[in-house]
Amino acid sequence: MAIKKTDVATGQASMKQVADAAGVAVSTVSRALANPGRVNEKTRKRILEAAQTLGYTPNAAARSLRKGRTGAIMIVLPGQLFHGASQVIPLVLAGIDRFLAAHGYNILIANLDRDESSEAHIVNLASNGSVDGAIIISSGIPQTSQKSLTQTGLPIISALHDLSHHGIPSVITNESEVMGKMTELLAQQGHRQFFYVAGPQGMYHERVRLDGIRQGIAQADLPAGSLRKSQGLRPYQEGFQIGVDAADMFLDFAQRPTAVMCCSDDAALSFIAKLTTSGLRVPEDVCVVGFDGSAVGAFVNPSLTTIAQPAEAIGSKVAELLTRQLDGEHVPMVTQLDSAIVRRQSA
Amino acid sequence: MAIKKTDVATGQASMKQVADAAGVAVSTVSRALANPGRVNEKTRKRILEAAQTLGYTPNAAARSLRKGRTGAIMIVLPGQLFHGASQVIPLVLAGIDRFLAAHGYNILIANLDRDESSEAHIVNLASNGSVDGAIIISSGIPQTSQKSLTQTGLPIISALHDLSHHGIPSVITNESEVMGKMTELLAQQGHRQFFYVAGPQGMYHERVRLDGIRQGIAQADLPAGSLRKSQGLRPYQEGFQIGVDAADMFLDFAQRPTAVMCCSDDAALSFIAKLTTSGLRVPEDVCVVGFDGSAVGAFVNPSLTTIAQPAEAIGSKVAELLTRQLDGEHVPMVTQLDSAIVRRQSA
DNA sequence: TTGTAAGCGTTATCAT
DNA sequence: ATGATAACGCTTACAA
Repeated sequence: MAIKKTDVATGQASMKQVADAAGVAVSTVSRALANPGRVNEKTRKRILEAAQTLGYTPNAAARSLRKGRTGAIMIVLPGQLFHGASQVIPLVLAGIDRFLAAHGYNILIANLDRDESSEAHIVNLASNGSVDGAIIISSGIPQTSQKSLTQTGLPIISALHDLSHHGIPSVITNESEVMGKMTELLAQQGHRQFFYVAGPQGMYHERVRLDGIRQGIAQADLPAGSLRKSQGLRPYQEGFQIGVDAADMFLDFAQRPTAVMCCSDDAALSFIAKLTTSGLRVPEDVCVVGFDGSAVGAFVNPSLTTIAQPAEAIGSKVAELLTRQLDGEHVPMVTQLDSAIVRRQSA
Repeated sequence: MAIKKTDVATGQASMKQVADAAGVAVSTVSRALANPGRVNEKTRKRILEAAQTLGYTPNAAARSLRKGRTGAIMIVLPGQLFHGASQVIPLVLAGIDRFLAAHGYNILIANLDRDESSEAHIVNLASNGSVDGAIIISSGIPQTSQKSLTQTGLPIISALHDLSHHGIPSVITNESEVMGKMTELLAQQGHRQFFYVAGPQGMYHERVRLDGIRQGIAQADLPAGSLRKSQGLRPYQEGFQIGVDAADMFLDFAQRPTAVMCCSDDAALSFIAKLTTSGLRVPEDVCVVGFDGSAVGAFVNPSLTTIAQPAEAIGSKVAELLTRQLDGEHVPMVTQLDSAIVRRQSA
């Protein structure tokens, strides 16, 4: 007995097979699926049935080869997804995911910093048609010796970092302003000496937040020397260690500041832990403020005063802008959302 | 002046353009790139140069249409990436990412529970050739009315949940055993009444962990009635609220247990916070144990005794098994890694 | 060693 | 309303 083609049909059914089963041409099947109106009701029904019984699913590769679009968005992450207790990146991701899922896009995760070749890999993904657009949650722009991500022509939006000077529309928060407000608030409470537990030196967030603190200090008519800061030798990922190191420095001061502001909740929590171990009381002896608004801050002792970033909103905003850009719309270069002071026990 | 084809060359250069530039046929270009040995050294050089100057990148859609593989792996997540301070899922993801990146795979994130259509979407991704394999970090298997993810024929590995009875090779931990050990340890410290702060009723982790606790209680020659538990009405994502609710229940007991074991560190932290607010001291009055091994547990007051899951190792193991399966190897149905007790101040 | 050509599964254009 | 057919960009026999 001869083996018929249909016998060999292994995995997925193709459009051709549906067409054969329904007794029509492939083009008719394609139309029936895409433009239901432009095909006879009866044949359409027949085709749909055939597709159903064959378990037909349109092949993604063929479709994107033909249409030039994939329906996938690449998310460029700065490194570890994991950030201690500070859930900013995961929350931004959640916001992105919610929006993009609702709009039929898939999410491709691309991680910077994993090794030397990862930047090349990201630029490659952008160039080879794997994705329709990119969201970048990182201060650095991936690049090879050949070209950078921005030169691929791929639509890109930045989350959390202002990359508008690179021509990338960015969704950021008013972190500088809020840091200033926080500083003024502490000054009003009588604090005169401040300590900033710094994140990695020179990074975007560090510049704008320090700016904010300095403005707040000026606003409160205090001398610039009222502010001291830790060294900023570690990346945000090592938040707990940042706090521990800074506490060591803090404890060595002859004249200790009474108000401490930290670059992250992780840093604040470990800073407090170290101070407590050394016999200092928070907030009685020292006030400590975190940054990020981690949920866990409400359940520690003392509970953590912090600055909450609208992380999930940033995510969905960024996703919204990207889809609008993909639809040919013009999007603003800078979109600013509001961070907010959350007052609890630690300050 | 007539417009030559090369003038119109818009975005990406194609293999055809490289071939033209190098004065060879496309097949030669393809070979030069794939089987460098099977082409003349001089032409190969010429082709590489042409590719270089044109900024050529092989089109992903065309390649996967032709080869039937995409190089992408789908990760099916149970819902929110965000889990309070318990970073198990992000860490598993980090492990997966590290391994897959090193092996040239891309990661496609698919989120369950986002709405009714998401399961269909996942099954669809599995059927339409978008991905070569899937890793599922969820107790539920996505399915449509038509078919389930397991019926797509796509290679799948499960992380954290034992789905071997569904024919899915699974990487899990010895959580049952460790819970038993923890219980015995507490009994040795003199505790006679236990309380389990439960996660969502009936879920895999709940069953195996409760089993472990009961075994431990039996092992310590204590009556089964020594164990009480909270109701388990909320998903793991609401860990903090789980702890708060359970604390309310706990505080109402006439005879309060002295040893409390929680389904997550989030639950433990909020449980402790609530008890502390009510004037109870941990560990003097009540011992509390968490689960997950969150980094933040070392920096809270009291620091948290917990059970650390080898989350990142689980991730890379799962990824390794999947790639081996993709390479046609046979993989074990169950792989067990060790969780470990981390003793700190709270118990 | 290189070129020709078929084909992967779609979609879109053009006839019919 | 439907069918033939030509792309989309690549890989891989097979032929030269």
